[in-house]
Amino acid sequence: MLDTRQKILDTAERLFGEQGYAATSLRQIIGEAGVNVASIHYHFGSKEELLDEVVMRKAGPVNERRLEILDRLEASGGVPGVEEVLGAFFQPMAEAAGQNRRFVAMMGRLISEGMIQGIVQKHFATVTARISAALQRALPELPPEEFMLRMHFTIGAMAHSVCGGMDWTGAGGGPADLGRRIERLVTFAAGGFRAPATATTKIEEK
Amino acid sequence: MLDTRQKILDTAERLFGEQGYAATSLRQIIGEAGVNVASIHYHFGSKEELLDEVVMRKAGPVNERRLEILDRLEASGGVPGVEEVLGAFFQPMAEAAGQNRRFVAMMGRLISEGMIQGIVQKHFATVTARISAALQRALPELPPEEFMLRMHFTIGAMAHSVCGGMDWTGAGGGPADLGRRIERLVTFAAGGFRAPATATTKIEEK
DNA sequence: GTCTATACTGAGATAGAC
DNA sequence: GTCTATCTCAGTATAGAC
Repeated sequence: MLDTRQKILDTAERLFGEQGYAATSLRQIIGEAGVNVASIHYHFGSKEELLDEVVMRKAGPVNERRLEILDRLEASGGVPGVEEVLGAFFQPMAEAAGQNRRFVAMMGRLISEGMIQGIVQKHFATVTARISAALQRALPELPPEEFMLRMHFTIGAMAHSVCGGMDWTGAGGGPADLGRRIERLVTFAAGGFRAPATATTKIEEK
Repeated sequence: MLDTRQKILDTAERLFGEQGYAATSLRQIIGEAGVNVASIHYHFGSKEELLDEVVMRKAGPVNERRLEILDRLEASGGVPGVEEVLGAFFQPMAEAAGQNRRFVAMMGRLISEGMIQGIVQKHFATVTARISAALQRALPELPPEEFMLRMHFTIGAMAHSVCGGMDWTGAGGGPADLGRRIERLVTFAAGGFRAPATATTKIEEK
């Protein structure tokens, strides 16, 4: 059946999002999808290649949307602001979260698990390059090294808040407002990017 | 030998930091430590309990140092600023990173892997409560819900930047300047915490 | 009290029958 | 294309040697 592939992809997406990649066994996937053990290896080759397909099936449209928004921002003349550029990156994720929570949660989990390096380098290259360039134009005074560091912080904040992450405060926002959380992240990250770069504070003494 | 325990703990700390918790097998640990398979279960009970001991052995002093700095800040009169409170949390980590990179890298990895929830709730409760309270005093205008969200972002940024994380820009700072990266995180997070809370920007149209 | 040998279950992967 | 059987290696449990 052609359904087999789809059933595997759908089930894997759900389980990876709920439990993470490492914690989800192929046997659980095939069990809930109602297919045979070997069919995953027949259709995808390995657990990691299955992950690759699961990610790509949904990430493609999100990345296209990101480029679209960036195009529009840059076409409208002038240099897009920090919030606008960050929004071009995160807003499509928030929209995707509205339609399909599971996928966004899965992406956050996977980034946290470090299971995505290869996939990202393969398919996200265009988007990340465009976003980085636009952000640096919006923040011309920020040294490139500091810029990259802050980009790193931002991705970490996203990955951690989008998946369950550790419930630091014991109260953290419920799963319902995932899209809203991503919007708030834009505000937070923009504030972080605007912080003065040179102030390497000595905190020790008051 | 009493050495067995120590050898297991040291080897586990190193391997968990280098490869992550899930990717490190007990058989690899016992192999490199030169002890028997069952000795881990004899001394620790399970892989997860071994992790718990590895973390606690080093996190205890770091947490004490955090409370010490907080005490000093609050004793010196006046309300400590955002950078000072964040510094009280992150500076001891940076110091620990200077003495023992592996431990800090391991903590970041574990938070990212979501392997630490239980451990944190057990042993970090005092520190997290104190830090949260101090930060909210420094930011009286920030709604508690927004505050918690931003705390979440900050932890994510830390976890992601402290371990290898995903190399977003293709250049990200090398492992050598771990302590410095943590210092920069204070600046970034402080900027994020100070961002206006209400501005839920609509990014869509310009 | 410590450590060793060994066995059990379940994981991902593969070869080959149908 | 699909399924069965099987391989290797993981984490875990236990019986017993020193």
